[in-house]
Amino acid sequence: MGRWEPDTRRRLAQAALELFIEQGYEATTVNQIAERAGGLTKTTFFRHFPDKREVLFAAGEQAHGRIVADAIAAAPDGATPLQAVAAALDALAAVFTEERREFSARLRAVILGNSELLERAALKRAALAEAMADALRKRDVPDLAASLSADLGTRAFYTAYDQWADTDNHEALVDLTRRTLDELRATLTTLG
Amino acid sequence: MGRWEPDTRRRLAQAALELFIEQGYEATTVNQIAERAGGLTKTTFFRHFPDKREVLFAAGEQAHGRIVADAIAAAPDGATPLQAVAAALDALAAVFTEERREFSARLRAVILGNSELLERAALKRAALAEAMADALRKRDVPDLAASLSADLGTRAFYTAYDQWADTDNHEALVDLTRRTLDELRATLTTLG
DNA sequence: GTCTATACAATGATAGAC
DNA sequence: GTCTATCATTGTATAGAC
Repeated sequence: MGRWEPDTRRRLAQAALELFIEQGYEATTVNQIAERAGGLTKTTFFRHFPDKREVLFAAGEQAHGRIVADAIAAAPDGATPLQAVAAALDALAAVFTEERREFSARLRAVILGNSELLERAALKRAALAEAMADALRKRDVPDLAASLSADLGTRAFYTAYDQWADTDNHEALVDLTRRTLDELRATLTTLG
Repeated sequence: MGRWEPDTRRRLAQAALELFIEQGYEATTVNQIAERAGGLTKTTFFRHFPDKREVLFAAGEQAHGRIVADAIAAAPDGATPLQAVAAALDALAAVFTEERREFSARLRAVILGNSELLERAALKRAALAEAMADALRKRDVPDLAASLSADLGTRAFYTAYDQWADTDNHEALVDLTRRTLDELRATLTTLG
């Protein structure tokens, strides 16, 4: 892995987001992205990203699955499933600092405007839930309880994320996710 | 809508599934599908299906979102959110009769073997949950409770569906979904 | 008015050179 | 690691056939 690979990757991701905002996702070709990233070609683009969509999701994003899995594994032995999930959401939300909010908002707007991107987003979301459920099962949480806790945590995270990225309040994502998770937990008893 | 349209559509869907099983999804071209469906060309294929993936999901499938939305709207006034969801799952599961089990199993195997198809499946699943949540909100169920009930119902349905399509027991899907939903409800109190 | 053929653009794979 | 070049396939647009 050469010294400049990360920079090329970053330039490609930035050029892509710019062009998607200016022209729309579909109207932008991979060649245009590569060109704007510094006279590159689509060959180079596809060396860094497996497909055109992934440039948006891999952008600032580490392996979110790893983050939640590690946090759940590191939760104290006596922690309940939802306490382990809460630790996972704390770790994940910590990635999205205030300085990334503007970027996240723009990214989200692009994704919401294109059905192909919504599809990829749905898969990422399912993968996040699956990572949480797997980590919980490794703590000997029964199958259904693990899946359900993971669904709850995923719902809490994205509900909070949408508010965080969409509004002008500056509340930290960590606080939003915690409050949302608490609200969801309270809601559990009202479902009948 | 011409008299023969449904038959062309059905032949295309059947040819597609056959070829995907024989050769794999990626190794099969749209032209091959059209050819096997009776000397057609890809133009005709794309008249019936918006893209190559959709031929698998639109196949036997009506609008599942409509089914669950109607069932939830038709639930009695006093029904709790989870009772309304239970009615939705009954209606949806009724579509999958025993004679469709073999077909569903083959379909599922093809989908599990390809990441593009998994992506589409994730979107369909999210759309189903969203349809349930929307229908619940129209019954004045609060936002978070509606989303959560829908997540629970979706989890119940797919957990049951996977068992139904994957095993040799002949239990009806309706019974499997009901039992799974009950188990999930019982699990709620164990999450901490 | 439904269906089909031809032409075309863009994604993504592959092979070879620097 | 990047570039050129070529290729197959998906998916669209347009115009025509039954």
